[in-house]
Amino acid sequence: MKILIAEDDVKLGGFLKKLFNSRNIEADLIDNGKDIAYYAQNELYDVLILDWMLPGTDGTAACQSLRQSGYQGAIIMLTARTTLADKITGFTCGADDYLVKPFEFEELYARTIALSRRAGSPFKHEVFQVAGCTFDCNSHTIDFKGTIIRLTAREFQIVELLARNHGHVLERDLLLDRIWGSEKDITSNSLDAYMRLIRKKLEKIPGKIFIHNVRSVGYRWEEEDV
Amino acid sequence: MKILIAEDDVKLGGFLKKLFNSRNIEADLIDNGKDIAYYAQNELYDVLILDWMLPGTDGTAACQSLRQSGYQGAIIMLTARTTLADKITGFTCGADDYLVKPFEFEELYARTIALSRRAGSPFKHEVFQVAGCTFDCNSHTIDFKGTIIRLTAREFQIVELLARNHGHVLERDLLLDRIWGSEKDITSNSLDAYMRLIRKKLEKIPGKIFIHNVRSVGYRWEEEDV
DNA sequence: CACAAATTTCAGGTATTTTTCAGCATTTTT
DNA sequence: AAAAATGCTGAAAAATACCTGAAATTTGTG
Repeated sequence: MKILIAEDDVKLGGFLKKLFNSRNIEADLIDNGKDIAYYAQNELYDVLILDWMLPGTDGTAACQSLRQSGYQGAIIMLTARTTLADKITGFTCGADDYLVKPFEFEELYARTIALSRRAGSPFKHEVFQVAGCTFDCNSHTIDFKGTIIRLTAREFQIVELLARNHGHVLERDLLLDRIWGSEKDITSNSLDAYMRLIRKKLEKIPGKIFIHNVRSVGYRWEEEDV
Repeated sequence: MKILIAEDDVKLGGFLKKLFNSRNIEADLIDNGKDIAYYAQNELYDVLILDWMLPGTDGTAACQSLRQSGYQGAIIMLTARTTLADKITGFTCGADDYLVKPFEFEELYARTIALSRRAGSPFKHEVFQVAGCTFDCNSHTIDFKGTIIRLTAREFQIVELLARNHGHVLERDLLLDRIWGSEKDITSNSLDAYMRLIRKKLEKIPGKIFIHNVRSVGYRWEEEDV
């Protein structure tokens, strides 16, 4: 996991960086507002921690312009401002969370973790569970009671999306769009082909069916006995 | 958007519900912890707002058990506890945000919005209820007290139109037009054929008749004992 | 560059859903 | 009472969506 800290108080910044590092979180530190966009676009951060007041461009302005340019990562706003109006401003400029100084590091850490979990960043080294299956996003494997299934990148992408929304039908178009993106023009049949590949691998787990089709709608992940 | 508020202070709960409603957010209100799981599993909420201290099961325990059972919706924890240890506990039991009482509604509202935006799952949870039936527009199923009826796309289209206008007779022409559109030229008998198919499936629910015909006018959805 | 693996397309098959058809039952009109 | 209109029914035909195996293409790697 990697974060960006934009804080002009060098002492506080260094202190935060050190503490995050000690918890195995990489942290880049910058001391002004104008570099935020550059960093955010070139590195994939799980969370941006922005101080409200920064030389160059302040945190709120940076946050707003990032959002306008389509940035979707998680953002926590850090500030001494306590009034309600300020908090509202913080949220409306696109922040996901707002923490008032002085704060304790543990709370910032807890909020950072909570947010990165929720925001689902592309580099999330994570393991999650759905019903009896353990999904490892690093190794692209599913573990069902000791039976390990190795999936390719694409296969895992599809399975992950389905499993994270288990119990709900995901429409064909939604899947196509989420997996391949809107610009790339892919045959709808590719999805069928992948379902075939995935189902075949899942047969390694006998007596269970995971992928269900709802005709003319889409697919749903659900562990069901055959 | 729909939320669930679990708050045993009836006055505060009612107050919050009213305020959320005034911003076009539907809110269900419960005053104890043991019903949370039931509600959360049967209705699809965008955000759960849980008080820490609740009769039955408290908020943290409810939160934890929800997460363990795979619940993925957004959760905000509400509490008077201000110590760091309490906050950490709040986050580690699976909450996405933690707000200390007393708070201002605007901040809760801002955090609710920010969180629902972030948590926003890809599926649209289109579920509605008429009389005893729960209609799931994604999976094309009707749930009557645990009895599940699977309908095809066309069948569901017809049933949905009738059920959403339950108690009113929908004219043949209106149904034909709304289901098949004006351009497609379909035999009026197709509607009869579908009524047959739908009624046959609805027989799975014994002792009830849902679809009534009004001769020379149209059809009406109404739950009636046989 | 060659090789293997992963991704995507293709062409056909199968299953389900949608629609039509032809006949029967019931109600309304003549 | 006969004829006409309306709705119900079961089965068959048509259309659609999905599944499948193999081939073609792309990507990654030494």
